[in-house]
Amino acid sequence: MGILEGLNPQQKRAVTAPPGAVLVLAGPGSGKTRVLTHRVAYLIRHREVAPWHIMAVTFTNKAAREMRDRVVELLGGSLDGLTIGTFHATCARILRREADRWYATADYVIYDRDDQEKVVKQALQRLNLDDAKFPPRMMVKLIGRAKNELITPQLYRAGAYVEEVAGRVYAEYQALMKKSNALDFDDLLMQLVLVLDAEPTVMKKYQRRYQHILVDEFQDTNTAQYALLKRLAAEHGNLFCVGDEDQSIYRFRGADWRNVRRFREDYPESETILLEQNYRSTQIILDAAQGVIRPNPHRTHKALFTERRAGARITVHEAYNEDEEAEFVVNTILRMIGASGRPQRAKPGDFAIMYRTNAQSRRIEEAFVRAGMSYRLVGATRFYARREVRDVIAYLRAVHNPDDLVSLLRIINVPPRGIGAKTVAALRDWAEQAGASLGAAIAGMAEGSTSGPGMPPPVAGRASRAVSRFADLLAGWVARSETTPVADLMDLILEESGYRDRLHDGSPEGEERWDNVLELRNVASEYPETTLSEFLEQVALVSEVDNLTEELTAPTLLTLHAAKGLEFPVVFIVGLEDGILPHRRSWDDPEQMAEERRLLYVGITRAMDRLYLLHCFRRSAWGDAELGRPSRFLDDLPPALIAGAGEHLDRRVGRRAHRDRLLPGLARPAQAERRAVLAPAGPSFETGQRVQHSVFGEGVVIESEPADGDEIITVAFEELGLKRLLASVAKLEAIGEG
DNA sequence: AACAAACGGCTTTTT
DNA sequence: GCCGTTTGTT
Repeated sequence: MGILEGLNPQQKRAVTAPPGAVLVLAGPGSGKTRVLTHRVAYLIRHREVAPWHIMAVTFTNKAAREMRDRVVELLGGSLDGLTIGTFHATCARILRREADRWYATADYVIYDRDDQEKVVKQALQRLNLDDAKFPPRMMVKLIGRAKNELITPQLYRAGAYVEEVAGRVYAEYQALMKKSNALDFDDLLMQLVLVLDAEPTVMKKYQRRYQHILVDEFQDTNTAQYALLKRLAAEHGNLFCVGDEDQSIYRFRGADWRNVRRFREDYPESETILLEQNYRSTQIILDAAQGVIRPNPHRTHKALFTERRAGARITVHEAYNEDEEAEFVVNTILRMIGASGRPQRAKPGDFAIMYRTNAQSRRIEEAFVRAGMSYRLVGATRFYARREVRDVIAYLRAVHNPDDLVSLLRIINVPPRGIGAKTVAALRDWAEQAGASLGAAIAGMAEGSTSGPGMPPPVAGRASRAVSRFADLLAGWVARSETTPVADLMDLILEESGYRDRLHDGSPEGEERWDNVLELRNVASEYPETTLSEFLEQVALVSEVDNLTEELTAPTLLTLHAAKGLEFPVVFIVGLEDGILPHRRSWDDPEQMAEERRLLYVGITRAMDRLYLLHCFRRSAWGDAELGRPSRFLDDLPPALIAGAGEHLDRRVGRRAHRDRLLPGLARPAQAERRAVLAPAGPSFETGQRVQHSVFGEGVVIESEPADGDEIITVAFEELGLKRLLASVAKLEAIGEG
């Protein structure tokens, strides 16, 4: 009976609900995922369902991994055949298995948005359309939107002129994808639905296999995903969906929280269960969150409650600008970590700083660096988006799938090997005429090859020799790719292609890039058994957020989107200004504004004990400073929940007061003052003084300059070289004369 | 063909 | 204020 232990009555009811359609609408921190995992365990243990017959889908790999671990923990032992994974990974695997039913082969590659744009550019070129007039980004967006709605190029109907063009580009794009043996993210879903519809035997096969389907974060499903679920569940109707309409924040990728309503219409017999008890936050934080979300229309009201005490009130703070905002965050963290004597004092890993856009992370990072404090950044300049990483992956893809045009074009002359634009164009024409892919045509030019188009290559002399050399290289890698572990194959490619020497040019940037390449190699060497195909799939479908390590030893910086599903004792949300949150791109669309509100709701409900909401008086955008207007969402916080009431009791007044301040001649009023409060005169350091820093180790003070009532010192550390630190913040200890 | 310098567009959010 | 692309130079 261990499976039902420790569950509250609502949770128990959800876990043990009879098979059939079940909708669990759950508030934040209510143990949603717990209910899902216990349900899986319950089906296996008490309903005697074979693990083989269960499919549980989520949106992130992290959630999937957690779920699997917890099911294993509940039941003990391995659960062979249990399918737990993300929508995309699950679809990718089925498509690979059924590849012969459908246009691609099992070797297909997955294109991300960057690759998609390149394909669109190709398509525009072939259609003689100007890519300045029809921005590839927009085309990608329109194509993606169509795919999320299961609209094929044949079904695509235009309303506006751009869409008419988009329709043609879409058709050409799809033809190119097919030629390249490539699928984009949206294809993974749409193509699978198309296969199921076109092949009744395949449909039957998976309907029989997956007798019970469970979905987490159901509010984030798009039309294609919902269609897939409906098809798989069509025979038995065992569809168990868990979600929270108020946490739907992925509209931009087609998510439609109205699927929750559709579900109720499609399964009128379904049972709806609410989970309203929150196990995470204080009542004050919950009340604040509800204040923010309440104005949204069409919600299923949930009365969130907790058995925790009211807790500390929320701090709303106006900083002068981004730097002061960041400093407020860092200083507050340092204060809370340093506050000795308290029963439980905060640990660095207890803190999270959340923002609307990745661009906002930089100023916060800088403040942490100034303070000599380490931090953990999620996302931002994404590892897999770095040029060198993409280059190496392109090499691997080109080896794996010779038809992958985007990858081939990326590496054909990187590092420079004498195959210029003209040569490439000639080769492409040649391949086109012979009805072969560029990769196949080039392969025909390798030494001793008998394949290739039955025509002489269109290039001669130096260019011809260069292409042949490249073809030989490729052929050599392809020959070894079947039997060589991925990491070794990478070594071979890096060496023989000259890519390693190119990065290793002695410059610090080169070193950094090389480190990134090595990191990618590490990923590969961690799983020596992984095939090239599996490795490439993993690289395409696993995001960095998924790689978040569990043990937290430093404050976490992340976007509000990335924060979903996580919790932290202390949360700072920065940049709460109109134009940022809500983002200015959302102003003209009520649906989008509702989503911005949900985004803030998600952020607030990540906090367990303490919540800080920050906004700036001035914010610089692309260089010049603008005046920030406090976010309209702040108006919806019940004033009684806000600490230091005077300043922010009535936000309307606050906003009017703010407008009154928009007068000329306004010099930085609060800055010096605030520094004085936040940074009381610290110890002062002299040149030559030896110091000890908690993170950087030992060093010698090189320079000291006063700054706004504080002191900026430059220290030469033995290990790390020169660092500039703010004396009041840096936690330096003098250790005798040097 | 390879590099340096100027230019322009851009910021939501992610599988 | 950054990044990638285009343009000009050798």
